[in-house]
Amino acid sequence: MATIHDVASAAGVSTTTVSRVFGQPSQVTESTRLRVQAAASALGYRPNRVAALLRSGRTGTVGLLVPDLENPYFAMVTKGVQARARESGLTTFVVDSDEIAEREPKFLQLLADQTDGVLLCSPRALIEDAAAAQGHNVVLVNSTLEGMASVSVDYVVAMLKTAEHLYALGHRRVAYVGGPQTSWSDRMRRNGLAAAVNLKPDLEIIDLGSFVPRVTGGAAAADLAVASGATATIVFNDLMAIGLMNRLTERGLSIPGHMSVVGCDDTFVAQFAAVPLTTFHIDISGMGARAVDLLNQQLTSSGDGGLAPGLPWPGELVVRASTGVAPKHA
Amino acid sequence: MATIHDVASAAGVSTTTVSRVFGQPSQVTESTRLRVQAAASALGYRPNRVAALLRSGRTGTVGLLVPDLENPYFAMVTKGVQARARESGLTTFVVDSDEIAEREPKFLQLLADQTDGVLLCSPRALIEDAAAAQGHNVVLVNSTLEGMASVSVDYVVAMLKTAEHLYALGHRRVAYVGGPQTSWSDRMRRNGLAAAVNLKPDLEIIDLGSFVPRVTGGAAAADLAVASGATATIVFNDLMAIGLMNRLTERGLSIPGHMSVVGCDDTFVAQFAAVPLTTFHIDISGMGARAVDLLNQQLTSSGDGGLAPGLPWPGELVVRASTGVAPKHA
DNA sequence: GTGAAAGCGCTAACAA
DNA sequence: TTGTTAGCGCTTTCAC
Repeated sequence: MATIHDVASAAGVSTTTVSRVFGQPSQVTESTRLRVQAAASALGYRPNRVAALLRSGRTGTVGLLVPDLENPYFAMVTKGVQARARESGLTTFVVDSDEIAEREPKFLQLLADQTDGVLLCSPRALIEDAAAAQGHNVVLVNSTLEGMASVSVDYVVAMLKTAEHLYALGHRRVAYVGGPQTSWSDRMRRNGLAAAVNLKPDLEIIDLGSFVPRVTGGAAAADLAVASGATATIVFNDLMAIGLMNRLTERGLSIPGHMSVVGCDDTFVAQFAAVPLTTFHIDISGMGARAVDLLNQQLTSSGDGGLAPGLPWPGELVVRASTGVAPKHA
Repeated sequence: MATIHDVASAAGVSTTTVSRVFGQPSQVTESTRLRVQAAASALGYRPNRVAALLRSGRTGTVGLLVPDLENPYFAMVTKGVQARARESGLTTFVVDSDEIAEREPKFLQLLADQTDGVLLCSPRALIEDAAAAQGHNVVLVNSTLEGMASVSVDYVVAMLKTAEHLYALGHRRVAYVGGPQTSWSDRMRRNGLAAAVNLKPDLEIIDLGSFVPRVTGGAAAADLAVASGATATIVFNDLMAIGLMNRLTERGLSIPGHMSVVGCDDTFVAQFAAVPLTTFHIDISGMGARAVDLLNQQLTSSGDGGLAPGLPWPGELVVRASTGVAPKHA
């Protein structure tokens, strides 16, 4: 591999000039620039990123910590982060905690040590504990913490909209299948449901508890939902909603005839479920991209805080076949 | 951040010794090691990876190019790669081509320039063209090319097993819904089906053509499958199989009553489809891990070729509810 | 607008 | 076993 020296001597200039041609082209005369560029491409020169980084003290990477890449939600976040980071010349280092909260602090530490900043997505561990983030650039995705940059959806509003929709269909007894107990977004959803009950006193929310945020978790909750006497069930995410619907179908119950079901996030699975799922749509990869922007801002503004809190990331309820009018006999 | 010099002077040793304590601890006396470690932790010292890499001429990263992270298959490959790479002290840089073949050479080039080696997973572009890989460490996943290391499933056997299963159920007219035209694994599947016909001359395979390897692609193929008069359909992957099944259900056809359906890969969606899907199971993340091992081997053996070709990555047919006895009237 | 000089933090020879 | 000596390839002052 040709180095900056080879190019410099081939073009008859100093290494500094070559460096500038690639870094601040505006500071170099057009004629010299062209000469250097010609020499560079003739030699197949490509700047050595590592050397540049050593000098500038940065790593050129951002870390992304997600609970589970197999979950389409996090896959989309990753796509969004990855694409935007690449545009900014940053490399994304993804780490997947396999939904094991205990791993998070360790992984966060690891990432923080090796990157310029990390995006912490839907942490399952209590982030307050994460002293790992000490003095590091961290942006939260789907979570918030005083004094830390974040992008997140307003799940309170999401649940209000959802509850409103079900109420309009005549549902009065609605079950909620929760996600990870320590999840910020689950807490917000619960707050939203509580707010909905405040607004409509004859609405009743039956909390079925916390379940694993995968298909199996939803399946596990299905029978509880039926037993609760609810005519509609709101589920933490689409994957779980699908598990729940499958189990209901297995028991010979129809959707939405016997039970209306609502998911959350509108991952691709929602659209293509056996019964297309009503769910709260989010531009997930856009949110990932936004998180990178926030991090970049933080990196650029040399840590003097002062981040605009930012509006909640938008979303909207998408009504599909899985929700319908409440059965009379309920 | 403390540097190696700070630690060295604090511990009263040379920087080399400090370096060795972290790199080759065995070459340092226990007493000095302890002293250095104490000084290091007291100062909160952590080795600067970038500097180490500059010196050793490596980047400490591996690139992974996949067609679509949203596809659970590639998400699993990524998980496997990522986990094993981390174990080897390597950072994984994932790039997603969004199933756009034209992007692959560019991305491959980009990755090759910034990493120690790249894992090229299920390339959609013709890899022969990929001069980008010139002189670079590349390991193919789900594809093969003369003289290049690779891990791949024997899809010929996979299709033979699948065809055998359907044949035993009485199916004689079987449709095949293909994936990307330029995909190696699609070519292998077709070869396997041809081989199956050779073995059972009264078996007929109807090639329905190539479809987008997503849920929508399968849905698009469903009506063709029905029109073909086939009693069973083999689909390129699970996602597409689900799309196909959904469309069949929508048309009031039962699975497997009217049509048996087989997917491929056994991603998590197969198990949880409305009708659990018969599919060819692969330890996908294990395959990703194996690819990293091969790459590591290549990096270590300083490029003197001589890679053991390796056995095909194993897999097995998992029979679930989506396949059944062929209808009599066929 | 351009160049000379001085390292960024670390590790790989080579010596002792 | 430990230390000394040279850089890895680049960018960044600071001159000119």
